[in-house]
Amino acid sequence: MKAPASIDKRRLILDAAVRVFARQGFHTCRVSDIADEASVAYGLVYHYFSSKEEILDTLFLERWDIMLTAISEVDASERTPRQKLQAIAAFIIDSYRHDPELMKVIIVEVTRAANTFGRTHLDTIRDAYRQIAGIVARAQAEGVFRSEITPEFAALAFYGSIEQVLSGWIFDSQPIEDRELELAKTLIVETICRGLER
Amino acid sequence: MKAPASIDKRRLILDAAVRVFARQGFHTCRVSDIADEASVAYGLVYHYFSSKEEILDTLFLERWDIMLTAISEVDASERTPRQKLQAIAAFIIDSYRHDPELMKVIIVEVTRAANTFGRTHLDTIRDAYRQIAGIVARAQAEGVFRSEITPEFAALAFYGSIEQVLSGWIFDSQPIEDRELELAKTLIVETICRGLER
Amino acid sequence: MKAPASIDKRRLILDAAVRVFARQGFHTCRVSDIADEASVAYGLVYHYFSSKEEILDTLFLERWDIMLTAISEVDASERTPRQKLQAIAAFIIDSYRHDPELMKVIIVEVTRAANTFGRTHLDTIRDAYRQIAGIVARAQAEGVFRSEITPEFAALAFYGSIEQVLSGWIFDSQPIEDRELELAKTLIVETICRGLER
Amino acid sequence: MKAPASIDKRRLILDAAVRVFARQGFHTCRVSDIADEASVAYGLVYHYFSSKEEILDTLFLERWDIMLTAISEVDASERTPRQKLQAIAAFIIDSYRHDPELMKVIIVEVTRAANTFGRTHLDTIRDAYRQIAGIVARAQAEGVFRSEITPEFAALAFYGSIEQVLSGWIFDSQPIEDRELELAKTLIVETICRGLER
DNA sequence: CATGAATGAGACTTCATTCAT
DNA sequence: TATGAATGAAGTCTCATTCAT
Repeated sequence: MKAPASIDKRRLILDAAVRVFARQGFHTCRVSDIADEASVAYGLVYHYFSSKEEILDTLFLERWDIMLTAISEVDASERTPRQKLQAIAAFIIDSYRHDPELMKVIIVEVTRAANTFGRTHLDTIRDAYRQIAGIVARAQAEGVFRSEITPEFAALAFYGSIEQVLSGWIFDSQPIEDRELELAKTLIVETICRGLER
Repeated sequence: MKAPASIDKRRLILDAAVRVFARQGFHTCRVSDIADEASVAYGLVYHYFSSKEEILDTLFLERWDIMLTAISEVDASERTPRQKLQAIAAFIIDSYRHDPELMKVIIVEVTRAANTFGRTHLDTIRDAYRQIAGIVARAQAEGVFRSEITPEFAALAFYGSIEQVLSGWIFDSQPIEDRELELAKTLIVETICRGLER
Repeated sequence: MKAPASIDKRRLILDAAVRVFARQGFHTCRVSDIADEASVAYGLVYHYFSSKEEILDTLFLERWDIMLTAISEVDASERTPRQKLQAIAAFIIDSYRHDPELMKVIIVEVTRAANTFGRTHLDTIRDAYRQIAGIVARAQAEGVFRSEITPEFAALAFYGSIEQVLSGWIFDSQPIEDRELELAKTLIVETICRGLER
Repeated sequence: MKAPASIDKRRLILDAAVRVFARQGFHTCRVSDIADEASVAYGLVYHYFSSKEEILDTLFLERWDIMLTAISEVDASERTPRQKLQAIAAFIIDSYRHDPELMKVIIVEVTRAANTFGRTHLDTIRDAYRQIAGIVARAQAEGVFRSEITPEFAALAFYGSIEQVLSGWIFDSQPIEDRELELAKTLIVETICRGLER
């Protein structure tokens, strides 16, 4: 039941693309850079993907789906609103810990690229904000969160804080210590949830 | 005794570049698009700027300097920490109200572009975070803000929330109403400062 | 088991470049002229060469190496000094007979272009002068040539005479007859060697 | 009887052009480089000359006329053929001593540039060869030079030797000593005339 | 599946020349 | 005369994509 070799090549290319996009940026890199990084022939990239864009699309959608699923599961679980937001922050930060290059690509080239991919995947990206807003809205309905702040705004502030912190790490030249990553999970919730709670 | 605005071609080009970068993105637009938008000859762009990059650099530095100055002045003024942060948020949001295209360009092409201009201007960008962190640090020293959250983290969360909200507007196809802009100023402070205060 | 000549596009481009450089000059021709002359796509030129300059470099070095080798072999052979110089003059003139366009390019664009390629390949060019000077020096040591004239000067005069004659042909609009080429071989030696011999 | 200032500007531009052409080469330099070197405004160059080419044409023709006149005078004087050739060689070498940059420009950009200016001024250039050939022909008629070598060939060999020696100096990074220049005058005649004389 | 040579549109940039002042 | 801003044609080089093998 092993996957055929050909699927490995496809994966090889995707993984190489992550490294190349992270290092050089989507616009600045060439398709041949990806092929070189993957140690495959130039043309093979086009066997598996119809364009350079499709590679990035694939990377983004793969990862974003996982995150949306994770948020859904968190939302469906038995937790207080603060615990839910804490779990979501933890998931995103752990995603960064697990594959910082992939997160860099997704943030820099997609979620923060208003002109190009950001526009294409706008609705998919907003699905995440909507889910977070839903958590806030329900917390307000339950009287746990105060109602002065709109759920949509709260979601943006929450997600924006996390992404900004990740961006700081992404920009940093030296690797981030695990301790700092763990700390961030707490600080975000301390900062944002406290502002939301009654 | 300066030349009238109508023939200040350099300014004309800069303003045209804002519109073109906002509409098409820096990487996707051509220098000829800028020249066309400014109604000047192709070569004149290169008479005033050595490259397409230099145009963006100029736009960014012009604006960022204004913001850094504004933050400094706010910090030097007689206000409570919360009022200071409120004023900074208000300044940034008013900047967006005054010239949404310019803010779009700066956010999308510079402060959120980790690979290209973000890296170039990294230190200049961080000057803003540092100043905000300074405000927080002093508020903590005075005992107005609690010390659990590091000033650096607080600055990132604060600035990140604002930028995320602006990004939401940037992405939106319909223009944002003034009422929503005003509301945002309050909400940010309500959300973040409340989390920071004792 | 090499690819047949008909599909050796790299050679095709080099040969086309000779014709184009000879006809229009290096600075005046466009890369597209070379591609057209070779009947290949524009981009293929850049697939094989990194720049227009590299094409000329390649042409020059290919040919100059052959000449340096020829001079070495002549020098190593059993001949009188006059016969050696005669053989070298004959080699250069035969090179012109065999491929006048290539010789034109090398002389006009490289060996006589003090500002551009001449400077780049200065040392390689001088290798030829040095070898000729060596022949003269040894002839002087043997007492066959007189010592009033320095070997370096003799080499320049010898090579300069030949190149000037070739230049005359290059400038000429009508093709040069074989008889004249043969005559030149003799005349150069008659003129220069007689001046050198005791 | 002073020349008006305007003529000085024209001369200023010509002299600056010599330095710029010598340093950067005709094709590689910009008209603005000449204006900068002359410390005049960009457009003034076009007030005095209709194109960049015309500047070079002017420089060449000015100098070449002087040389043709000098050769004529030498030819008309009372000297032996060897003395005449000696005087011509001396004149050319003294020209180099007096203004090496101008000679560099004329040699590199005109007399040795078969594709561009060389072709334009071909006939003017050949006037010099023709005059020299005339001297040789008359020496042969007088029985002083032997007749095996055609006068045209002799002229090319003579002039080519000189120009090659000058080229060597032009290429050299360090300045040439006067002693070497004087020596060259003798060596050329020793080498070439001895080959021509009975 | 796999290769990499081949294609060609398109971008940036340069710079000779013009022209209004 | 003198200035230098303004013009725009033209060239080099890049690189996504195609295709024959």
